[in-house]
Amino acid sequence: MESNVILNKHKLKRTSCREGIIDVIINANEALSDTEIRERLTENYDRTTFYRSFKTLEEHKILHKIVVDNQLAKYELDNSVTRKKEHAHFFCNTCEIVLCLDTIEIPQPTLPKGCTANEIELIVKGKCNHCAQKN
Amino acid sequence: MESNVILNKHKLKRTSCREGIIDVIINANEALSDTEIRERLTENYDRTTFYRSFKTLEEHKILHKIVVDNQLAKYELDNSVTRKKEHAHFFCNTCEIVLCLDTIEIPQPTLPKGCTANEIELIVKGKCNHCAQKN
DNA sequence: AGTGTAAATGCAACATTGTTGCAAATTATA
DNA sequence: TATAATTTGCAACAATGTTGCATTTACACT
Repeated sequence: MESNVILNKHKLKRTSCREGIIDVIINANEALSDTEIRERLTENYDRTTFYRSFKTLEEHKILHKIVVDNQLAKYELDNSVTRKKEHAHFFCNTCEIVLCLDTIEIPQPTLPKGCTANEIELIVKGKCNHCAQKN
Repeated sequence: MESNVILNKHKLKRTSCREGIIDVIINANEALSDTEIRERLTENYDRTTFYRSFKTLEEHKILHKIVVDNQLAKYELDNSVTRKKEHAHFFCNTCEIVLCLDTIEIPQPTLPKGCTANEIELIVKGKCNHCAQKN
């Protein structure tokens, strides 16, 4: 899975900022916030450029947003890109890492009459292994 | 359940801004964003005052934050205040209303070794009854 | 009820974060 | 390599939240 292949597949121009963002996410084994992604980029891009590239990748569903707290969204490659199925996430309140939880079955919701669902977010918040041991 | 009783119980001064915020939430039958709450206040308070009162209520766990999307948090009275149990939420992507879903069983998570959980957020996103009919 | 003290308020100034318009640079296609 | 379309970086702006400080308010104690 390479950034240029992904961009081509979505008919997006291969710019270094876009490739950089995708590469950072591929190389991380955790979901990252936009700030974290920006910090890990090797080149420095203007705020505007970064936001715009980021937005483009989100709009084309290359990035998938997981909201763990207000003001703190983390991103992973979209399920449509990785072919993974819907899964829950674990969020460490201390170090703010986000991990995928493939073990939890996401329940089929019973909704109020007339409501339709197209997405479910299941987020477990607590302390990760590492932070739990610190006390 | 009255705002002044709630404030007294938490040893907080009963200021009109705090009472106003609590009253707005009590009288609403949906979770509200901070902006929505502010709009429904009868008196007009300085931005600063509102933010500070709001923060105080959150810190004392009188308000409970439900994050449905980055930049859009809605609030309801905390479970410790209402004595309701943990429940899922439904978020309408169109009108952005947030409803409680008492019908869904929240699954017991199996976590990676050493991780501990203290909170679970289950958010179902889709279209509410009202917005689904509009098309 | 009147008074003292701690806390809350409102204002001004500031910080942060994201957005828009536009000229210059870069990408992809012929 | 030339061309067209898109992307970039800059400057200016908008929105939102924060801090310090003087004034006002809440409430506990006479």
